[in-house]
Amino acid sequence: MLHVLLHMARHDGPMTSEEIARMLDTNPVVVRRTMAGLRDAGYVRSEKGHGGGWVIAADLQAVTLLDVHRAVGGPRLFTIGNEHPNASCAVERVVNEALESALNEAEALLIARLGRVSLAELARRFDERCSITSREAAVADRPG
Amino acid sequence: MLHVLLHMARHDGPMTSEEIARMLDTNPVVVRRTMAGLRDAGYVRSEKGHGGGWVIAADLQAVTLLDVHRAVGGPRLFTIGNEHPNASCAVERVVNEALESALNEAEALLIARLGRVSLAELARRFDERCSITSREAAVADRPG
DNA sequence: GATTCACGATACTTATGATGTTACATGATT
DNA sequence: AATCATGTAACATCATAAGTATCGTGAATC
Repeated sequence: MLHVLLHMARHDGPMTSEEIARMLDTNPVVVRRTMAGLRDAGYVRSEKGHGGGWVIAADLQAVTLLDVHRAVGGPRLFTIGNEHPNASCAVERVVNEALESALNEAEALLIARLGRVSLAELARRFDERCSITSREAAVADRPG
Repeated sequence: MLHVLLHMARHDGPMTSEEIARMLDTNPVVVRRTMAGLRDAGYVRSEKGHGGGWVIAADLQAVTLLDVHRAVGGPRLFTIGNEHPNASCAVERVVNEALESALNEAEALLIARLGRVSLAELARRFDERCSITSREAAVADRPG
């Protein structure tokens, strides 16, 4: 989805679900399902009818990777976690506490990291890379 | 499984898959499947026949939560990750790099944390808690 | 204003993986 | 020999995600 958002930011005019689906090698309905979260969060807008489709609706500077992750409906970050949050077994409680502590710490770090990089930042990195690539291409093309 | 290992450490003699299954509210075959990883890693041993079952086969001090996690076959820690590791799309590559960087950092932290606490440490915490609990119980029982 | 286009939403199907189940073989103890 | 317990394979079930089909609604075009 991040992929899509950045493309949309560069795209002139709306992108249809079908275009996006082709891009992601999936189908339009799945795209709409996933984008619904972004729409509800106000990050994109969708227009019906001729010339309709999806457009960015927020300042790229203000939207972070964390925001996108949450909007897209992925509150869960880890594959492991307490299966029995308040177990009756004292042994299990000790285990749970140990795991929780480690997981919480890692989660906090990850959230901090994701919350620190905005879509605008990614777009900037992309531009930077492109300019470098094209400069290298120019050098390579230069007759020697 | 951590749960099981700690119980085993306290248990006198082998525990059968059936006992363990009851404990985890599952069935014996699933237990054997999962324990197989721990057996291959040398953390537990299994004996057949009468009086057989599972016993701890390693120094609790030497086995960490990370070891257990790996032995049990869970190399994957995060729910998110690069679906297209080397994408042809430059936009996607930028996105992937940003995510990878954040994920790697969080993973390193989590691994470090899990690798730092041994089963012996958990057992110690459990004992500590028990002694506190029983002391409180004794206080509560005291005739006033 | 009829047609076409695009999303919105629902229901249904398919695919995948984890888990549960059955069955049988093997080795160890009694 | 009988019993107990694991090892393994094959199969069934369940849950979730992904894909599909269909219809409704609003917007632009002719």
